[in-house]
Amino acid sequence: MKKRRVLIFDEKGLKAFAKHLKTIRQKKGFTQEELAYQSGLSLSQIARIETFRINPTLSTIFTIARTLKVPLYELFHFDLP
Amino acid sequence: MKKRRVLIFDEKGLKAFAKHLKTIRQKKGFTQEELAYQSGLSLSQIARIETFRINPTLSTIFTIARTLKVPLYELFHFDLP
DNA sequence: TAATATTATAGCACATGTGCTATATTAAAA
DNA sequence: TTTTAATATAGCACATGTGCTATAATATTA
Repeated sequence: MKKRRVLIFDEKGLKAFAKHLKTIRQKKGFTQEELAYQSGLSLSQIARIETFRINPTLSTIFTIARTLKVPLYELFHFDLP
Repeated sequence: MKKRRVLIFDEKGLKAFAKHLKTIRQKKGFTQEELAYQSGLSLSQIARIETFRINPTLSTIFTIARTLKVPLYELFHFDLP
């Protein structure tokens, strides 16, 4: 009987992050499409992040932060459940 | 001729994050092993992150932050190159 | 309303993150 | 030094992130 490997998918943390990101993106006046285009990321990826259906990598988030011109400490300034 | 898909690997950003994380871990008095054990992550994963050989996911970082009891905005309080 | 813009879903292929295990390298202590 | 603790590296299997393309659903505006 083999032990099943389980990867982390932090639903609550990702959801909190998603909401915060969406708020900031809108405050900065970006549509998902504009953010995608200017960052070089795909639109589907932006949407997947904001609907917390995936667990994005740091590089992806760094790229978004640069495009939105928001410092990381602000992008991560929300309460982790 | 098919266009080659290239994923992002933000070497400089990941390196800056890695250094900052290592500093905080040590300041909190954790060895990699302790951090791995208490967080439930694998030791190899902790090492790979600190040597910026991988591009970790948000869930992994959230788990580390909780274990170290460090707020996200502090874990991400460094300058993104 | 209808037309348009924006956001959300879906499926495929490929790249890679992660756990696991083992070993090697480096640092610290005796 | 030698021993021991701490980090780093390696390879495999499996899960999943990402780009791409297309379509659906929802919100906004005319």
